[in-house]
Amino acid sequence: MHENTTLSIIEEPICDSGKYCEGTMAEPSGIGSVDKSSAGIEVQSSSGRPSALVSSYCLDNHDAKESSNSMIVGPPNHCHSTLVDPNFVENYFKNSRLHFIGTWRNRYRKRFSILSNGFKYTSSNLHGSSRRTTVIHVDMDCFFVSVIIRNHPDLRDKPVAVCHSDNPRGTAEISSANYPARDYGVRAGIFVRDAKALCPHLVIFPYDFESYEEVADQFYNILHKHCNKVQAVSCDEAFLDVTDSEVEDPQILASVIRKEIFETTGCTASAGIAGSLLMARLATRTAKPNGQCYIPLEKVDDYLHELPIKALPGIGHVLGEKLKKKRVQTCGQLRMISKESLHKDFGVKTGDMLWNYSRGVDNRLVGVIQESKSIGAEVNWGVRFNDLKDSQHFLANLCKEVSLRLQGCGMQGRTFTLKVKKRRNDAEEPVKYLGCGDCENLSHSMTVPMATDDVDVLRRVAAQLFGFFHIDVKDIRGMGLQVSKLESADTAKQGHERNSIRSWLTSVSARTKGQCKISSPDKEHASRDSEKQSMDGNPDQLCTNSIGPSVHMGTNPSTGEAHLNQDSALPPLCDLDLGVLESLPSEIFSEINKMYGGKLVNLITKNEGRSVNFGNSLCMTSHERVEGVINEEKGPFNSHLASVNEIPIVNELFKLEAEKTLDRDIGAENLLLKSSVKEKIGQEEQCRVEKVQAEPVSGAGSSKAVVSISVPDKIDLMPSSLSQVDVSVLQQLPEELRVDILEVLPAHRRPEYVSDAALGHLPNPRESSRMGCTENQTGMMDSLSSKDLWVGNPPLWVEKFKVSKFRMLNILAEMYYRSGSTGHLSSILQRTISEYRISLDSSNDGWDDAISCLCDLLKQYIRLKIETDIEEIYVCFRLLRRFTTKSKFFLQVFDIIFPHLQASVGENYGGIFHV
DNA sequence: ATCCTCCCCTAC
DNA sequence: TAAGGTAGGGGAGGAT
Ligand SMILES: Nc1ccn([C@H]2C[C@H](O)[C@@H](COP(=O)(O)OP(=O)(O)OP(=O)(O)O)O2)c(=O)n1
Ligand SMILES: [Mg+2]
Ligand SMILES: [Mg+2]
Repeated sequence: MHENTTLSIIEEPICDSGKYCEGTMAEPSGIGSVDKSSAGIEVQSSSGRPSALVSSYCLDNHDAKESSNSMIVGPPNHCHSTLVDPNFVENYFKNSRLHFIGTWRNRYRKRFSILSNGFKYTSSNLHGSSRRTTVIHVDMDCFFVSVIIRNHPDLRDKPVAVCHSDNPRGTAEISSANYPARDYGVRAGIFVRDAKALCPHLVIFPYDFESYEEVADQFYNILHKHCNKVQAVSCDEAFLDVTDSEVEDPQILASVIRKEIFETTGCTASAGIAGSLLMARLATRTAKPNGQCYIPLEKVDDYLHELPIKALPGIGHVLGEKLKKKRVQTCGQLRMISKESLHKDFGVKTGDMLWNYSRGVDNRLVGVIQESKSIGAEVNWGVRFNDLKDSQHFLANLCKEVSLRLQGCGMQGRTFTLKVKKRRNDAEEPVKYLGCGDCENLSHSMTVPMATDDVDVLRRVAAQLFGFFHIDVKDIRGMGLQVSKLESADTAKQGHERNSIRSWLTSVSARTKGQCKISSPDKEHASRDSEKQSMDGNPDQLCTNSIGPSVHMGTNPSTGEAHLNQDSALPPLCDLDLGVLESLPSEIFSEINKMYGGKLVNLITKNEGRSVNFGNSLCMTSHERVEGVINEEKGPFNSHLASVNEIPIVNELFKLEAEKTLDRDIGAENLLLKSSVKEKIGQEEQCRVEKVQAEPVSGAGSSKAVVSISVPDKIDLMPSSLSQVDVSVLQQLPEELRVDILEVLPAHRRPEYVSDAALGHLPNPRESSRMGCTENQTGMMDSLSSKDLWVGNPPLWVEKFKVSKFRMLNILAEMYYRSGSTGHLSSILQRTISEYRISLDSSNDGWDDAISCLCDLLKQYIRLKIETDIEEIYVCFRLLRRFTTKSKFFLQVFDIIFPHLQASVGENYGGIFHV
């Protein structure tokens, strides 16, 4: 296999079957003298040894001189475990090679993010171009070893490996072995003692992570220089899409790149060239070490036929064994199995992957690194606890680590997963020193409503999750914390500023800011059609999808069919944004519809369930909007427009409220939200509800009249600040109502921005009576601060804003709006709002009634949702807390959840407990 | 059909 | 002594 040392440019692609390799390039000065022919033979001959992985040496745990003593004292000595080092987590990660290669990707992201400008996915095939893609895969040879023996030319032909320990009886793992060492059977992952047994002269070097990082940077600098479509795989490995390269012959390009890598880094690399990621990677395997290999399309079948399936990327030990049991060892044999059968045995995706790969089919495209979907840290070595304190300490440090990583990536997350490795009942002390041995892997996860990267939050959540396990800490052999449902911290902040109730209440001095943001040029560009999108609070979808037939960078080999026919040039149906479609001018719509063979009409009518007027694009009301955008990536751009739509509603409500005081004859029906707010938004799509302060409320005869429809220039859509609205209207309110509002707004809690001067300060005669400020009556309440209600620190406004009824209505309205006018929460809110308004209308104090009504509804709702939708319940509770005192609130909460605490002590206990 | 949770598998 | 991490894909099974 490896008789490929000649380094001349030979363009002969593949020899006959069995020997496809080629080290075909101009000799990179100096090297190339590695004797590979003997290597190949050696590999064969040494493979008959007993497996090095199955250790039969039993003395190993007590080989140290003092071991007999330590054995008496307790468990085998753990002088490097978590029990000993209070900074274990930190120190551990400093020395872990797997941590190094595992976190490299994120470092690369930071360092090279600028370079990936412009290119997201490879574009070949997308425009019907019949040009075949060409992919080069480059991988450094025995990377860690190469880097270190650059300065030891004498060792180049000697067996060398990188490992923490040189102890011939140790269980440290080999990280990388050079090719002479591999001839002895030394591989990455085996214990040193086994490596030494296989090859007593094996030279061991310690790690030098800094140098690996340096060389990796040089490596990628070179790749980026020669190709603008680089897909990073790892610190020593990448794919290049060279379909459109200036260099005609990809083999020449590969050799140029390899030469430059060698000259720059002093380390050799190998390359595979083929028509797909799969074949290029396989070619690299053949080419190694220090060679390159081209597999043209017509040789793919032959190449694969005899190839052991274990060599396919994606087939590891488990799949390999499963297939072996079915007497499938080669790709040729794998091809004999029907797709249906593969689906049945391995699932659809995995089955497709097997089917495709065995035929050399791989339609993944070269693409940039994706945005990360999760961030986490785990430790499964050296983890030993004696008591709860130990584990808590460790967990706290783990949280710190994860928090720092989140912050390092500028990310925040909502879902937290705690993983625990639990020693199996029958498992003794692991063979590997301080290893985790044979473990059960357990995990619990929890989703909180607000994305966070805050250590304290993480610690609280993690502590909660830890409680779910009910595990004896002495059995714990490893722990990990993972965070998913990530949002960019910037976006999260923006969301905080513009999107949430919270922001809405805190956005005080946003007058100038608000207008600037809206008038940003890209928004103007997005124009009318995007405005509807903004109702979803997700205008970004428009951008994402309108880029064109964006194909997500494939890590999914099983989507193997597309890309060749015409459909492939179009985004899949499910990725289409219905909102956009419906907003299109009818001619364009029908044009696109034709491209999709008429399926669009079905799609839309199905989702809409109502007649749709494609012609004027004004057909969607907000509650009918379809959540039909499958691509729900948040992206950094969304939320700009979200608040545009909140504001009119708020104003609307506000006006209704104001009117009510002017015109007591307005019936309850008229005060319901449904007709006015939603329909207006739907029908008058590009029009807007004008800022309330621009419209003298006193001039309003009816709610219709208050709302002036203006030209659809959205630039000044946004009222500059809600507080302004409040104040200006408040000032025009009848004294009676203003007193009523201010009464429930204790002076010290009044929003700072509502200055007494502006409102004309009114004394607060019955400050505590209505809101019932009789807290702290039970000891239980004392132990719970308002902070406990929040996953993070309570937002400022919790402290400074004591809600008024009037505010409450606005909040309810916003909630209602947010709930999308569908589902149970929405109907609860709607009823609450209307009943509250009715009760106000009948001009007695309907407050308590409204509250108890809401509580009843909440109880029903919670019973309905408690198993599944903790977040919505969380929202309900927060809502509830807005307009009751602390003590009443807790009583209600207990009342609501106690039946559930008793009834379901199962998995969801944690969820509701957290709420 | 689609989502979610709790896993397992894979690659470097 | 040694530093068995990280992250994505995906499947099973349950809920909706
Ligand atoms: N089980 C493993 C696998 C890899 N690595 C590290 C050391 C390797 O040098 C580096 C790159 O991994 P490769 O799979 O590319 O292996 P090498 O580069 O060492 O050898 P090859 O020539 O086969 O690419 O990752 C490791 O520490 N442990
Ligand atoms: Mg390598
Ligand atoms: Mg590699």
